[in-house]
Amino acid sequence: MKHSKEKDSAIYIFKSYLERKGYRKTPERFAVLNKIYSICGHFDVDSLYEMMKTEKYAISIATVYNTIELLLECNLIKKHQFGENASRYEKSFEGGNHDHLICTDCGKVVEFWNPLVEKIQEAATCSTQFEISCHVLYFYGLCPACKSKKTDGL
Amino acid sequence: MKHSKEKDSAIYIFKSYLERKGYRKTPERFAVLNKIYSICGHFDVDSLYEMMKTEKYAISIATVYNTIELLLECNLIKKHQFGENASRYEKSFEGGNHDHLICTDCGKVVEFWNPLVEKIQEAATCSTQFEISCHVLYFYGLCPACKSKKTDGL
DNA sequence: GTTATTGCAAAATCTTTGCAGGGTG
DNA sequence: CACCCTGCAAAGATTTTGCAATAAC
Repeated sequence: MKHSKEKDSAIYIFKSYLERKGYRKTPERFAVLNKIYSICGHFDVDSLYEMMKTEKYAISIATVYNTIELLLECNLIKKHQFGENASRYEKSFEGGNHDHLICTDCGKVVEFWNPLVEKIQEAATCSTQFEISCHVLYFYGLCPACKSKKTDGL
Repeated sequence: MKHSKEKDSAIYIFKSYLERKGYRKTPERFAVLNKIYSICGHFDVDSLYEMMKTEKYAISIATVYNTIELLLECNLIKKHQFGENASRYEKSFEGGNHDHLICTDCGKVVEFWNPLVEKIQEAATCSTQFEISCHVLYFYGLCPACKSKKTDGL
């Protein structure tokens, strides 16, 4: 069993959240969190469900959805909708607070990071009085490969 | 009949796009574009469909989806997925190139604008070599009303 | 005249819900 | 031991698809 500081702290946060809200600490909920924090990159509900079923853990899809909802509430995961049917998720602290470029042609997703997003967040907080907890920023366009494919075609 | 420079230019862009791709210029396609460019703010496919049916224009939902796809391809509209079931759309040039704050409690959506987004886009273009055509930036958090509701509750 | 596009309805996909049984606090 | 949570299956919602009829080029 590999130890992960990130995962330990996620479990701690989740536990505190459940206690604070008076929710129950069921094994299913921790199994989902545990699985999610062992996944690198994005995943969707169905693949998470299938992985858990395959490995050993019999859990229902309804409980997976339920737990994902809780994890979103305490900001342990982030929800993405890149334009496909199914929502995709990732742990919140995956590789810093990165954002995404999405190729409108082949669907490829590339990550990047830029500190200016936080400046924008400060400005938005100031002007709207929202209490902002997180953000998503997507740039849509053509990846280098699809870009040259188009140019060649002309 | 009200004239709109914005709408005229959208029609021109759409026409050129259809021609360039060898797609057909059907009345349904222009009816959808026309309707969309008369809507202020966000809309979803179903409400667009209902509006067109109510007003006069008999069109099928399949054709609405088809046309929305084309309008996305030529960047005349933007697709949003704020976390509800249905995707929402808006014309691309609606009130400048604004972004959105979304209340995680009541679902309220507020718009704002910040020029730094373009700086980030330049940097992302530079580092990834994507050819970026548009972006969406969402901040999630509590709106002022929900924020004070929470504080009062404690 | 060809063939892309439309409309309809059925299908597919993802997510939510209702309810009975079981486990947590 | 109260009642929250789970699992199951069915229902809901949104979007896609197949096919015959229609209309654009």
